[in-house]
Amino acid sequence: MINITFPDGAVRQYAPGSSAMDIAKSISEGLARKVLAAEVDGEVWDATRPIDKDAKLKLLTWDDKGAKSTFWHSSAHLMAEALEALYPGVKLGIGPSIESGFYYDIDLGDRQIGEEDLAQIEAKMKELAKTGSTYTRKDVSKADAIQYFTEKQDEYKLELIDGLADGSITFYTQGNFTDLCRGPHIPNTSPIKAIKLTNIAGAYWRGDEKRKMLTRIYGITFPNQKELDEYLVLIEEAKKRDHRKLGKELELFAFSEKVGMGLPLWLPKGAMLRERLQNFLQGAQIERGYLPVVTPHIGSKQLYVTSGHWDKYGKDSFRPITTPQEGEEYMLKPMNCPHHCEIYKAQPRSYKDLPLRLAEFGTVYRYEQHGELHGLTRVRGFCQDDAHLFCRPDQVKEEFMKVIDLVLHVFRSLDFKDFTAQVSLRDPENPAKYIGTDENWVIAEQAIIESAEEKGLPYVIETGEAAFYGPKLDFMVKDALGRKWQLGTIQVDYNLPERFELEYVGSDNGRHRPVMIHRAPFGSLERFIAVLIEHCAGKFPLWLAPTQVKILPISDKFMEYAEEVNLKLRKAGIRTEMDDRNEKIGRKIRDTEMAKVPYMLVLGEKEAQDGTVAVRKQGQGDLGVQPIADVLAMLLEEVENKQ
RNA sequence: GCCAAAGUAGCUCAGCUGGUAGAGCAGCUGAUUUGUAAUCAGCAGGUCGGGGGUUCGAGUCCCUUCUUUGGCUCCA
Repeated sequence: MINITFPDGAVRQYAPGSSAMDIAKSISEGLARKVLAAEVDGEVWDATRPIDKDAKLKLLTWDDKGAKSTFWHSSAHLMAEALEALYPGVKLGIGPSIESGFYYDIDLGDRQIGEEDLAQIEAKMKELAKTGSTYTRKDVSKADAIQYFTEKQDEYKLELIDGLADGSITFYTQGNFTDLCRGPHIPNTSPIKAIKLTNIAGAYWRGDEKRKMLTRIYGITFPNQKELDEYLVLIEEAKKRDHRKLGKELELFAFSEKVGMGLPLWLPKGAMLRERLQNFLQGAQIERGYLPVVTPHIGSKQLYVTSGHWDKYGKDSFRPITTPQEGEEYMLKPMNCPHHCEIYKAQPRSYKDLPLRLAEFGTVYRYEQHGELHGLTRVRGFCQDDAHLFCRPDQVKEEFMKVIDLVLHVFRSLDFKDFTAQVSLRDPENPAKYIGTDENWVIAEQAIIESAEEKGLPYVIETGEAAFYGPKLDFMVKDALGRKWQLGTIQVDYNLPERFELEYVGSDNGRHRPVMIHRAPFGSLERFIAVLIEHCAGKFPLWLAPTQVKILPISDKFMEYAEEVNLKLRKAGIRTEMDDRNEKIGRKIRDTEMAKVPYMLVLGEKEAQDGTVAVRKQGQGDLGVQPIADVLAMLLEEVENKQ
């Protein structure tokens, strides 16, 4: 007998070779019907796979993450079966589950399919799912695996098998479909009841742009139609938060074909919002000993040859501009660091001057690939809330930790709770990608990991994601549709000080090289605001709202009083607008609600007589009549507390 | 850059197999003077993304180009 330990600590004995499904059945038939997979000693297994030795077991049902990914992975196989049935000869790449759903990469040869074909594939999937075919696992030798896919003429699978060790290869079969697959899978196809193929896209084989582009079909499935419907509603709701839609509706920013793609135009409301964020961070930075600097939008090409950026990114930059007479070459600045290095060099520096923290809201221009542009999150001209900290090697860690504190202060102030920290290290396999000495890389990577640890940041390590000049710590946030974007970033750089020959005089009267830390808590104002808009669905906190209060006179008889209230608020620094249209109050309220203005003050005969205002809060309705002074105090307090 | 799709009034969208471009909202004008999510009427508004072609005739069919969207690749 083997001992099976359940999550609650209970231990029960079963015959060796019992599967999780057998065990579930021994507990209750109802439970067994819901089991999709099992976690055996921390690893997700097929519920039907025999367990031979003592193990910890957790039965996974739809609500478990591991069950969902198994369910979706099995759905990918089901889709592949449908595709083979509909398009004989189709070749298959890979078909994993993803955060929400699954995809399969396929090569259709000369055939082309489009969105209109998805319904047919869905129908086929449903038909196949109903048969309730079991997913069966089979160990295969490498030779047999190669033979199977050679006969099937699927070069993609053969390439995958090529990278696998003999003895570790498994096939899974359901119905007429067999796939090279590590598993696990759900017991059979029947729980897959609701199916939606969401989109179709191209994807390079193995993510390599030099290789063939396959057709990727994305989909999502659920055990019942209701959950699918709910999911689709959720997606629709998320689309309403899209910053591109809200940016237009709330008159924050615009794009123009004539100005050029990826070059945002900030409308007055957006510009003021941006300015407030900038002032907020500026204030926090001044408190923390940062010094403002200003540098031009262009710099001579030589500056970037010195920095190494020309070599690395020259080909992928906007081309240099030249002076008409002398032919001198200048670049639109793609980053601010080289300019800041020259500011450092403008004066002799002592160890007593360090750390020197030079900050600039600097606009930079980068050539981003056409297809990569995306609203405000990926643009060609953007403003970095940049600063470069020049410090002694022994100050790196402390400065790094202070920056983490600043980033967290910014995130907290804007109620960003859902972020992940990502530590990007170099790829040890590919040292040629990076510049700088091995020793410095080790020191810098160590400093970052230690800082993250000591600050208690939950972080993930991404090997090979470092910048070419140094490792970094990025703060990643998701947009409304779940796409991940990098906002705040902190990067250690031992390289630029070297290239620019930056020095300071130490207490020993000798010359030493400072270390540089690049950092931007927002990342860029454009991207930050994009995420902020989606985060709050356009309902900005009072201190950021473009219009904080809208004054709504019931009719133009009360215009005089409305003007008086308006003036009072404005004098106190509240951003107001007045709706003096000849409209009914219901209409004015509706329009103001939809414009997401935080507060409305309704003014009529009663209010004019008593010197009061009827307060209405966006999304919350009528708050009742109050004296102006009270309302003003309430508003000012809310602004002060950044709520 | 690559794969796929879309582009009709300021916005949201209709326009069947080719036969002179349409609605709602927004805008303007007028009436209405209004009490917590849309008052009524009238007017104006478009080289149907740009260019080329097929046709007696193109928003509709074909080619090309630009932009946008969803992905892929890239991201100092």
